[in-house]
Amino acid sequence: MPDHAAGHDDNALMAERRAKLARRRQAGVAYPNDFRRDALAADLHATWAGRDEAWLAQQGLRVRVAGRMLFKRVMGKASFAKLQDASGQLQLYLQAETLGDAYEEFKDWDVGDIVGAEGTLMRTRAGELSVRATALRLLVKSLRPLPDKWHGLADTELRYRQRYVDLIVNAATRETFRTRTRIVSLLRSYLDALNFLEVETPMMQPIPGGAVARPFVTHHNALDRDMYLRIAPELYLKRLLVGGFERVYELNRNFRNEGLSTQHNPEFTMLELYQAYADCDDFMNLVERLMQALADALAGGREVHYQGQVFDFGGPFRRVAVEEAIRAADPGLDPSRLRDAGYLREACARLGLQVHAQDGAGKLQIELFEKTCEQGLVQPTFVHSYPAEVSPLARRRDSDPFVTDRFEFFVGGREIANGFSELNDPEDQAERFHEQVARKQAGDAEAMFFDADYVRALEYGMPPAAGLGIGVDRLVMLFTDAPSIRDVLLFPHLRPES
RNA sequence: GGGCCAUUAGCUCAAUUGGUAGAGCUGCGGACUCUUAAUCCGUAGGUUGUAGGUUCGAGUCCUACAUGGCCCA
Repeated sequence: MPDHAAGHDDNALMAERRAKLARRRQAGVAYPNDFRRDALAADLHATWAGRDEAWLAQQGLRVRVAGRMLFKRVMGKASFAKLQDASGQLQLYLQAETLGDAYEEFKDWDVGDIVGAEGTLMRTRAGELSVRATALRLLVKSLRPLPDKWHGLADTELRYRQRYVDLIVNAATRETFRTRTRIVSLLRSYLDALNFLEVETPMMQPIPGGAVARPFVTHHNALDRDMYLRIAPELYLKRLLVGGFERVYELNRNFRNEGLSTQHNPEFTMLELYQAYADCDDFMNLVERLMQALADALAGGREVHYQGQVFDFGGPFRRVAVEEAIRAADPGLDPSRLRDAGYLREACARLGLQVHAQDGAGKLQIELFEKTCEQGLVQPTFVHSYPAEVSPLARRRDSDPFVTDRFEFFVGGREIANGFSELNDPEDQAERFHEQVARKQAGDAEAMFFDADYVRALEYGMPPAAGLGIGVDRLVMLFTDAPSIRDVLLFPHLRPES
């Protein structure tokens, strides 16, 4: 590769390193790939933790290690360096006497270079396990200097834009993403153990559905038609219930065309699961057990510490209906008029909420709920009995068709999960789609499309079922104590660099 | 979309009412055979985010823009 990338941000430090690289090129292979290691730092620390200086000196255990040199201290004819591999760090002890020419070369290497070393294990007088090197090779010349060794990389923008640097220098960042992977793995094994089948459904959809959100649009050239990046897999997963898979889940990316914030990234990871012959209550119970299992595995108990707060997952989690929550937040409200759109519209106006003319009592209830209740839902809480108006895919309650058997799960004032008894009445579903289309025609860009094939699938008969979505990024934020979604996304979306 | 804050050397940060842009780390040269932010001597490093404006003079004051952070919608 030409070095045009250097350009404007090249500087004296980099020029120095480029000159060193040029000398390496002249001397032979600049980027060798024939060094093989036989040990990892963490394994060595664990294996020989109990052995002292004298014992190790007597054994003369030979090891070959490799990693990025993050520390270099030359003291005349002896030096120390510290290598970081995927498992951790290990110190090298280097002596001019044993290394000869290689020692002189080493003095020319830079922090950030990737180095391979062979030698015997030893312990320093301070007790640090080290490798007394007998051979040393520079494997990769690093051209860009790493951030300050003491202060590290603190600039949040650079941490997000150059995550590779953040990962090199910040152990906490590496730990966050290992935890993320572990959470995803725990979710899968939890559901696999319950005989759920993991499936993959289209990311590109001719009709985006399954959620109320603006989609990204793209174009398929061969078909000459627009396609949408999915906002949810829901309608496809329920087609699979029709097909006879009675327990399915999908854990993958959704895309929603909305703003960036500490809580929102345009692409985010969602777990969705569906189970035949189960209902809303079954899934509240499932969420409760799942959250407890995660807390046990990740926090070592039922208390989860997050941003100075403590969440108690001991259970049973509080369960409260939307209307109860609204009344509790504002005792002045007339309980008999909570389904009166005009009355609710006035209540919204008093709070300075901007609502749409076509919003009915259900939608207005949710506006109130989000404004007055959501933030206060700090401890694990299920909010249930959501209005049918804002739940176009959920089953109406038999005893009260104004609401659906739907819940959302909140922790720390944030929605983590959303589940409900599924609407499997094709005629009711068709009506709900028609209402959505009317909203879309009235200018609501987030309203749903009419999905005729989905209705056709329901006409074959979908077993009674419950469904659930869990926001994986928010779950990871919770268990890694991360204040921003960007802290749990390896490469969060930012505005382009200017 | 609105408000507030930030942007100075590769990294982390200073710079009094508007008066010659500095330090530590990194780098470079040198000393040093068990260091732990090693130490010691010397030295280099800048279009102060961008574009305008006010002023004898702008890192500092004003305007716009860019990017990020926080809060609000």
